[in-house]
Amino acid sequence: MITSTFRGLPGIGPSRERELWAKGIRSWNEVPRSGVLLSPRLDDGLRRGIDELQALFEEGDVRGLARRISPAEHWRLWPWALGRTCFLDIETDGFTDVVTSVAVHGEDGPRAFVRGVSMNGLGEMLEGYDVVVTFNGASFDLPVLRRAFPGLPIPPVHVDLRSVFKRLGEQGGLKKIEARLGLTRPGEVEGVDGYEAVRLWHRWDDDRDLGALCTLVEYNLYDAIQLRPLFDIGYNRLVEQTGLPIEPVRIYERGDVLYDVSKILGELRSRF
DNA sequence: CCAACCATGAGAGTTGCTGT
DNA sequence: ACAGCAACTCTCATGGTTGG
Repeated sequence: MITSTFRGLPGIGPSRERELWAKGIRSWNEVPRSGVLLSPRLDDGLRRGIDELQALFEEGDVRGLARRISPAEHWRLWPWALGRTCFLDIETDGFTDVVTSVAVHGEDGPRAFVRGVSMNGLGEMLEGYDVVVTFNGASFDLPVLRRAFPGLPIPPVHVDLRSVFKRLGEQGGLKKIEARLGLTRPGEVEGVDGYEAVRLWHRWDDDRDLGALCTLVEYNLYDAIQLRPLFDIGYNRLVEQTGLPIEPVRIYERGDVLYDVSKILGELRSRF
């Protein structure tokens, strides 16, 4: 949790942070107001720093807190910022910046935004979040979205699960990592990948193949939905690896959204 | 108080990898 | 094909500790 974070305060790196935890200081409010902890100078910067962090925390200022924490540690905002966090994945037509489908999964369930069908409302939905979680979004999804939709209110705090899992020693793409973690997908979208998504889009765009469009959207939705349990698992493992003195989170189960997905696909079909 | 040494942090440049 | 970033490595600066 974010309140156990001391790394990034003046003079505090990974090892001094661990030192604080080892001394029994597990969160900001456990820092004694007086007495020598690390050294007079470091303690001074530490006490000043946590006063500011604590104030932002109490205001629920996710953005302000993120600005004060190194981006590599933004994962620690989980699960405190759960209600302010969305999971996002996009599909494109291949090698250009044409975005064919965007799936966003947030507190109110998943939604799909389809090119030429239902792209309106993406900005309004994203505006409701402070944190966006992706897989490789730093290199792909977010830059493409920025170019395709200038001015789109993409949440300012970004957690890229690709780097989370790389840090945990898990190489490979999203599908490979899902398989290793035992996360499965329903049969109709199993085996679909980004390249297949390109072909599905053309079957719809060129031949009005509605089944292909539905498969594409369903695939896109599951990409976004799976990011949630993936983040839970990655978070728990990072907590363990870094020795953060906090409890693991419960792994999200997608049972609750199965109905949402079939409802979205039903609405999509009913438009044609 | 000082000098020497050590651990840590910060910055710069390089490499490897994944998305559709 | 290629953007973009973290990890890695290297170097330099900072600050703490130790022993006198």
